[in-house]
Amino acid sequence: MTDVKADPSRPRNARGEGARLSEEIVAAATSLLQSGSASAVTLRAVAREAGITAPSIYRHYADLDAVLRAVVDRAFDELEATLRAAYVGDRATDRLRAVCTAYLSFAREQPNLYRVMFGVVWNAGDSGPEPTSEELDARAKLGLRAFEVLVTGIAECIEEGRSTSADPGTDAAALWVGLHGLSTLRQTAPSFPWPGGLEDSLVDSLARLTEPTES
Amino acid sequence: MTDVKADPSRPRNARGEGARLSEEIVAAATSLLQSGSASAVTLRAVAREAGITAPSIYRHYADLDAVLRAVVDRAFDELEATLRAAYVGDRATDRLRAVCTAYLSFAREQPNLYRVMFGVVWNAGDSGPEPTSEELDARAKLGLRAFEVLVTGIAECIEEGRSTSADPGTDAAALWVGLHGLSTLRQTAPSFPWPGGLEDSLVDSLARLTEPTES
DNA sequence: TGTACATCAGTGAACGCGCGTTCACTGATGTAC
DNA sequence: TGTACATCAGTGAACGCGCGTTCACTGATGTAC
Repeated sequence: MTDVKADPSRPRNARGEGARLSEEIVAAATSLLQSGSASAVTLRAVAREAGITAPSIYRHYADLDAVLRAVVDRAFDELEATLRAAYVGDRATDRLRAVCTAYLSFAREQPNLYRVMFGVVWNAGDSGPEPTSEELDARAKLGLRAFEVLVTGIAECIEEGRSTSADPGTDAAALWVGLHGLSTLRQTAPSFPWPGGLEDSLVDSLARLTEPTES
Repeated sequence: MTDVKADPSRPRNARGEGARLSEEIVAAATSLLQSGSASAVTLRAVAREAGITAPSIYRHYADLDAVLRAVVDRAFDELEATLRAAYVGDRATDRLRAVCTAYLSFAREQPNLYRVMFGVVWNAGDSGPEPTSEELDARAKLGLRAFEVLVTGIAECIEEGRSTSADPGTDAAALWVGLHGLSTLRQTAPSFPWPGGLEDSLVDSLARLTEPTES
């Protein structure tokens, strides 16, 4: 490869629609993340994937880190939407279990994206000069919104008398920890002899459900 | 920096002791991992840290990936030794809780090292041509040896009538998942309002302990 | 005991590569008159 | 309705950098005779 060339067939965006490329850049980065590892996501690779030249990215993002932040923000929105969409069922336990299954599926189907979402310290930026408190709040809020679905799920199980939890907040945190741990550890150690039923067992324990899975 | 220079004060190893540098290289890479992020660990950076020139590494390891594998292998040995050393106490529940605390401390005190240990898929090499089945077995065994401590811990709690677990293997896996999830999620989201007592709550739930923490 | 030689541990210069980033530019499109 | 001009979206060439990796080498140390 001599140098980065733009895709000649790509039409330039019209005057007011330059912002469209912003989304194409995020989509390209997300796509790279879905089909390769995080280290494959370079500024030039994103540009290649989007069919533009590398400097074009600077019109839309300050640097690669800003692109990745946009990718993660978007992914958290998607995760939250996925969890909310899965929160259906007559019984509260069914709804909670469906949410947990949806969480695990999200992580399993997009392992590298999931890794990046949780692979950086949300608080203090690893690179970059200093995170403003606004950035901190934004990132923390994204995680919290998805987390709230679990809190609601457990609270409704308690209401229906299906959970012995005395503290939905603490147990939802424990459940989140369990789902996150299972997602990442399964990806890291696929050859581990994972016991069947671990997923149900984990959810039932952590949400303190009293109803058996099949009833 | 013009180019990589060796530390002139470093004495060369004597004839039969060339293998000593192998360990110094692993130690240097581990040290970098303890004080910086994984991306800071390059072949040249390891050489600088060890006070040698970059090509010297090739006398001992095929490439950076081989160095990192040695780092991870060593870290798993250390983790297992740490867990076994922590397995003390009169009551089985005390021993199990001590092991869990030791696990969490290990991860918290060396977050980047822990990340690398669990940050790669153990099974199929991300990079590299093909992992031999021997390599697969070696890596899987390392994880399993540490895992066995948890299995023993739960089994002994059952023996003493302090756990209602009917399947130590499954529940030990769940416990491992919980410890791993708590370790990584806490590191990722330090600003999350982590409930007090989450650690005890998690261990008690997953190991199905019947005895309260304070008694 | 001395000496030639092989081996061993590590050096230093050099290479090509992909990277992030800069800079001046091009050419299409909307707008003012 | 036409035309000059400003703006906007994106290009292409170029830069310096740290990287992994190669190669021929150096100089100390052990060994054979």
